[in-house]
Amino acid sequence: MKTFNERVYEKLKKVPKGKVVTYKTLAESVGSKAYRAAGNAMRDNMDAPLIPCHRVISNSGYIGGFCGKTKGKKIKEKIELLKKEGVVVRNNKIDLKRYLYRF
DNA sequence: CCGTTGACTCTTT
DNA sequence: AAAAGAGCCAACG
Repeated sequence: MKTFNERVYEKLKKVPKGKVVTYKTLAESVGSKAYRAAGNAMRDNMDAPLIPCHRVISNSGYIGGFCGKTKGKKIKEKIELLKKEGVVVRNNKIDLKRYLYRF
């Protein structure tokens, strides 16, 4: 039995470019409502480059604090990258209704 | 087994 | 609209 976060990783990898997913959707996709556990998996992020953590956002559309150990403010740069992928970011927020990917 | 933690979400103030 | 509190789940010690 793989751990919860393993499943989350798989789902996350399934997310195409230009799309984003909320922790909620992600957790529910794996069959659980452990929104926090999903985030926990990202925080550990053992699959760092393999997992597009920057595509995972909060349900409010605001970027969490993924990558960079949450200490640096490089989050902005991630947003820039996201915009490059095709996601329109306004004021550090993402339009969930437009770019929220559903499994 | 119990208690703490965490990159969350929802409801109320 | 923004802030605070309560709730839920999984992993770790």
